[in-house]
Amino acid sequence: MQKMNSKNKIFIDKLRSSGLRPTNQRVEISKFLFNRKKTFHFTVEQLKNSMNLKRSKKISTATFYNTVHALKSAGYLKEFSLENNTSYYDTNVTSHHHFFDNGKVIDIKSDKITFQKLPEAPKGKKIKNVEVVIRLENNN
Amino acid sequence: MQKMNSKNKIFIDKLRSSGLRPTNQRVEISKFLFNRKKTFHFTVEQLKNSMNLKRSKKISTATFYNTVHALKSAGYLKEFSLENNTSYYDTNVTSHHHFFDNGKVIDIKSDKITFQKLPEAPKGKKIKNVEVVIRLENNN
DNA sequence: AATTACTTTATAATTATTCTAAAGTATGTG
DNA sequence: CACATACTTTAGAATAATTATAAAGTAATT
Repeated sequence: MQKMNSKNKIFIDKLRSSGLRPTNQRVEISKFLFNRKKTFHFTVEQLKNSMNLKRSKKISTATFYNTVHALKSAGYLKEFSLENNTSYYDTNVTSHHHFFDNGKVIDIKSDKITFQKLPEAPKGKKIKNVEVVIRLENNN
Repeated sequence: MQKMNSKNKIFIDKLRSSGLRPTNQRVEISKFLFNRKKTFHFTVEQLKNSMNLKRSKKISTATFYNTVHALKSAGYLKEFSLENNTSYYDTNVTSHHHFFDNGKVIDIKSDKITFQKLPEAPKGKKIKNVEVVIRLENNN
């Protein structure tokens, strides 16, 4: 019994267009992810912990995974990986790049990197996107 | 009791300089990884399967993980991740880039990509390396 | 209101990886 | 070259992230 006020419409729409019924749990997840000024990065575990901390009735792990996957497949989240066997998600789905600094991730706006030369895609393929990772280390 | 012929010296040296005694198992892993014309990509599971297939006495999982980690820490292997929570290793440790095509990885020589513009590292940090991933999709 | 379809949940299963502890092998010292 | 010490290997247990399962709940359709 979702109270379908216009305030939530945008979050509900993301769910619907991801093929998900806008249940209470899902709407809360969608709001938590997208109802903010700045984009951010998270793991499912982090998302679950920060949302469930404030809740008396916890949302289950499976619901977090299902919802995040559907949102990702629909293009509302972008997945990336570091070298620790964990999936990270980014609410910034526009093409952009990253600094990786010992497990910390910092966005780089797309226009901060431009190419002089790029290879062509192999035959029968085309380029979906180009992502740059700049690994940092301490300056000493 | 390693038979220390000059044929294996290069593989043994990689182990030694990774802080590992050149035991039989390790020398075989080192040879399997580095005794080839072309560099290649692998997961520990793939490495284990392909090496153990031909062996009567199997090398244990832990030995594969230990050896790969030491070689990686010493800089003889490069680690990278796809979106499937598995670590991949690359015997090509020179700076280079990748095509990712549905889980398949293809090397791109470093000189095939050049930059017109790159951001500066945040204060107190410096750039360790820059890696580009070009994601491919089918052309239709 | 009844039927059908989709969700949530707790829990089990799976996968990749790391840990542990016992048994094996090598190295160093005298 | 014997013995003590140190490092290795191994099988199996433990852990972490994720996915699968199946029962109970909720929503949508007739």
